[in-house]
Amino acid sequence: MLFSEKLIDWYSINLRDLPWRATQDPYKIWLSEIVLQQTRVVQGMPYYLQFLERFPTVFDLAEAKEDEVLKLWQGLGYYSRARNLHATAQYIAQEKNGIFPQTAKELKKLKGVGEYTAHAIASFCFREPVAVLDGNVFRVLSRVFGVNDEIDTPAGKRIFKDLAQKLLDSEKPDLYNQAIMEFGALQCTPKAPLCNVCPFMQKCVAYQNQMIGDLPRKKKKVKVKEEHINYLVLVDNNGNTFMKQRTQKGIWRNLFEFPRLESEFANGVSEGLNETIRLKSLENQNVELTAFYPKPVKHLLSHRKLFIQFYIGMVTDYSAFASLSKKYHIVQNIHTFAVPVVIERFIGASDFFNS
DNA sequence: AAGGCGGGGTC
DNA sequence: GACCCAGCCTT
Repeated sequence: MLFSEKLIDWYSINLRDLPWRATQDPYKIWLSEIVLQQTRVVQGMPYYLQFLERFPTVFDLAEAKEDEVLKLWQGLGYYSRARNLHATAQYIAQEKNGIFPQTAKELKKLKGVGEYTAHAIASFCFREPVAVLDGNVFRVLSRVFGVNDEIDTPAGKRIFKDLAQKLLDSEKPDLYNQAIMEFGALQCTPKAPLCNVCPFMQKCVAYQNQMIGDLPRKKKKVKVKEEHINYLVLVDNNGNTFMKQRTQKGIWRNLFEFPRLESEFANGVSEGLNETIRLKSLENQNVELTAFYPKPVKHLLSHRKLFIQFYIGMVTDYSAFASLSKKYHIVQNIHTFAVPVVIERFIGASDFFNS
């Protein structure tokens, strides 16, 4: 029995009922694939449903402001996905009359659509015989066929790409691609795979050689950089505060944040300072700042370890902060702005913005 | 070829 | 703490 046949048999019994599997609409498939990049199904699901509810068609998404798209994306991470999603929606709506490309080659030209996503859309929507290659597929192929090439190098990727394409059922590329990813997600999991009930138990090279824990192989390990951030939260009794959009390239681009003490005052506060301080240089207002948390919040990202403290300064008259007002928005309803999760949690924990 | 880019789950 | 998740983009 062919690998693809056995795989599809397994899938027909074990598949999950996921909303994007009930359609071949390129808009919905495309949306689901962008949402699910480097994201677990359970985490992406509510975002997918909310985006479809707010933006039923690509035209609705195209007409929205990017800020609203980012707000709806808030908490999902990798925010370039949201910016590219919006840009591509505008391109499809305005330049292509709302019609998505129908081949993998053309799909890949869209912003935010790489080889994986192009193959996924092309196979699911148009049955083009192109194999997907994602984290699940790398894992399944490396184990079943004993491929120990590194999955994060161009040379290794080429090996897997060729093998994946060779195994693909060209008559049912949609079903096959769904099946192999589902198999990786539910059966051939990274830790504690269900080998004792696996249909490939007999032929699986990794299982027969007790190499399950060694495959797939990877080369690089991400380096985690530490960073200390001190936010200046000047707030009045009505919950007004200063914020600025991060327009530079890099982390949290186009999201909003509070002024950073370091950027406003050369001699700001020391890292993790935990006491009441006075900043007499602050527009001559002599505002008293108090650390909100007893110690800085640790916020972990894949590539960074952030230590963040929020300094609260109660003010009565915003008009007194002239120079700050030039660089920062006076935010009256903070809940409408897209912010990083660590700031959202602070907002929820404080009383200043939840009257 | 290497590094940047989020946040959350699991062991 | 280490690894992973329906990856993509820039340098």
